[in-house]
Amino acid sequence: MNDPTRESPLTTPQPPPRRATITDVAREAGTGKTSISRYLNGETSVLSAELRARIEAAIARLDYQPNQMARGLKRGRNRLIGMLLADLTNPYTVEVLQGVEAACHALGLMPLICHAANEVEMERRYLQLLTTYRVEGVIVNALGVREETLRPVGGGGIPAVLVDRSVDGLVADMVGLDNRAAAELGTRHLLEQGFDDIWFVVQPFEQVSSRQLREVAFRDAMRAQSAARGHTLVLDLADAADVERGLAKLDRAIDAAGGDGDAAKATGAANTANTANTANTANTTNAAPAANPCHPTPSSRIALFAANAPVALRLALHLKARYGADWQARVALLSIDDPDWAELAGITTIRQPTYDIGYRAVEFLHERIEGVQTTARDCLLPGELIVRASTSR
Amino acid sequence: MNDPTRESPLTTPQPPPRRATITDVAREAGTGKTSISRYLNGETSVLSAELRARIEAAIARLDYQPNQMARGLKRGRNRLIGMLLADLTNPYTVEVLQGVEAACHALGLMPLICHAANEVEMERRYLQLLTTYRVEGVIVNALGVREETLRPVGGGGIPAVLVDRSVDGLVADMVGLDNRAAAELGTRHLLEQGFDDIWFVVQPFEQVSSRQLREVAFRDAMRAQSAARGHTLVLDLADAADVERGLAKLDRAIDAAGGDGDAAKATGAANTANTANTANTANTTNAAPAANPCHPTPSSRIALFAANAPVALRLALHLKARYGADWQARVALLSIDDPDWAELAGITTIRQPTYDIGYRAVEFLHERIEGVQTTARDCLLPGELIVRASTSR
DNA sequence: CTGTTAGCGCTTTCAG
DNA sequence: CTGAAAGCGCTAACAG
Repeated sequence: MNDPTRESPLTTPQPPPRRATITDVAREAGTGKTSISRYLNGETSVLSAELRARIEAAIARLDYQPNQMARGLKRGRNRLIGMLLADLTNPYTVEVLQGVEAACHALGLMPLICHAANEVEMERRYLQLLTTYRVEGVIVNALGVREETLRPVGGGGIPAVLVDRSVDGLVADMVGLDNRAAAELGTRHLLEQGFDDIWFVVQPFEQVSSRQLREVAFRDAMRAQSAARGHTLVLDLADAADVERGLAKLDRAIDAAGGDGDAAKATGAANTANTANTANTANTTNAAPAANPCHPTPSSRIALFAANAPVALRLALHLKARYGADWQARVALLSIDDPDWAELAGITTIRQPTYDIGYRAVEFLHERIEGVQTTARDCLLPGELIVRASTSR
Repeated sequence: MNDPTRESPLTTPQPPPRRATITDVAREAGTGKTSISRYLNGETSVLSAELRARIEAAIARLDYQPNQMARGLKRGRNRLIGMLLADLTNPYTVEVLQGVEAACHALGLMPLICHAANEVEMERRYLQLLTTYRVEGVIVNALGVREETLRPVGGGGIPAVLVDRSVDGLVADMVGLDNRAAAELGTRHLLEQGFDDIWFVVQPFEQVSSRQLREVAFRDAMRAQSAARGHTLVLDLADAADVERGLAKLDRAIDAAGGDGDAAKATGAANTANTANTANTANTTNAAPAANPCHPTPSSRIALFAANAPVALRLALHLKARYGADWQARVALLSIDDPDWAELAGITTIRQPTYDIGYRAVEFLHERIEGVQTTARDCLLPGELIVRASTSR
């Protein structure tokens, strides 16, 4: 059932054909390898028109294509760069990739894309593998690298530029969102819209600098507006039980904030949903409003600020399950990252200049590969607030 | 503004350090290169324990890592395979990629991922580039390849396996969704739910076999149920004007199908939305119900069947814009592909076994690389219907 | 302008 | 068991 393999008509077997080599071409053109090499490398001015023509013909006749590996071996550079991705599942990553590809294309580089799938161990292995292929540099959307194989600016190892996140103790070029400004932008927007009870929801900080920066900036921005209350909720999306617990906490806050009187119905829904999952359900049950001194005025307006798209999606799914299709009437949601479904769901977002981030990263790396010796650079690009229904009425 | 580049403290310049070579290791271990090579290749039984120990030590001391390029050059195989992707923006692609990566990992292959971004020209270039790097095989999620560089089973060129779509006149292994079964599954579901006016919406067929297969299967399935009417709408997502036109057509059908009496309001909304765009607006204006003989009974129940996720998203966005948040009360929507937002939007889907598709593709390719000579295989995996609110009530 | 000669880092006969 | 030598396909001096 997992392998409905069918057969279709056969063709005659045939050994893998040997590709023509530079020697073949030389023979075919009645000349030496050197001339071929020169032709290949565009030292065109140094070749008689006649010879050039013969070479051209020979190449065409043999359908010759120079072997990059061999060239790389000799030259010491193979035009390969590594692109280490933490999570391809995050639309952010794919978008950055587009920029990376465009830049590589423009600079004659070939990106070797590696997907660590959020596993530090994979990341380590891939980094290892990349050096084994002698990539000339790496762009790292790091998970938890503390690698010696990477080259701090001016140090040994292989040139690296960081994307989105910096790595503790690794002095390297880095390009990403201006997290502080972005978080401020979002917070201010929420405040301006009159929300006075804001929850910043973020994945475990771990080594991920951007998460930390966003959270700190959020807290700072909240402090400015003393009338409003700010909270931080850490949600480990990889841990169902933890998510459960966190969402329950959120539910309590939302219920406490009050709103239209159908709290009873909502609570009922939550119970059905939760019982199916973990033992933590107990926590969730007492979702009655105002039971907690932390959430005083039943009239406060509550908003959720997701640190990135994966978090936002998780939140939206939960809210919809708990409060129904009309959940946005109950809670506001704003997210950093602007996934394609944000428009459909009508969620306010802060869009990152993803393409530019990727493009810039490659440019930096290219410079380093070419030997640029400047001090480490940080390129912080601004995010753009896209207001949608979820935070405005 | 596009380059807020900042500087940070400097470290002492330093030339890119030479990596240790096999010769270095040999010297360090006081032996010949041959033994090192043997050690590297696990011909462990042929080495005295003593020598092996010395080699181990030397390798560790020098932090030696064999150069894959050089090995590849000598051996004639570099463990690289190409992965040619039509559109990374499509979640389907990313999911397939996960399977590919897992399989590569398991088989000791390294995937070179290339993104053609829906441009046939890019595809051609990348294919060229891949052969230049002497990849041992390619997995192709084709756009419009008619390449001679690819090896038809039993022919010359480089071994290839197709994913999702077959290529005209290229006899090769292929793995993908069982499109016929999937389209039938969807159509039958819609029919069972009582929809009797079904629109299959698909991107231009071009070379993409899966689109064709799905559409044909849809028509066949509709024919079985003579009471219902089936239509096919081709929507070129890359062409705004074409999309406009297609959606207008859809709007007319939907309005004709009738439903709750707020057609006036809906039409108004459509006009506002459209005028901003193209000259084609004229078509859209006369959205009055029953103006068209094709859509007779105002009481018919209409459903949209999207051929894939990108189409579904486009449709959903439009419907929401035109009929408001409650659009699902007006039209049913079902889609092949199960993107993450489907759950949030409550859209019924047919989920493809993407991971398995990717995994299987690599397995096929690996077999070909290892010289398997069987006739071309088709591996058609079944889709799974996931019923959500959009088609049930 | 053009060809000869060494290797790049590694594997692989083929003799010790 | 171990090592010397000959290349893999290509580039880069270094002569002609």
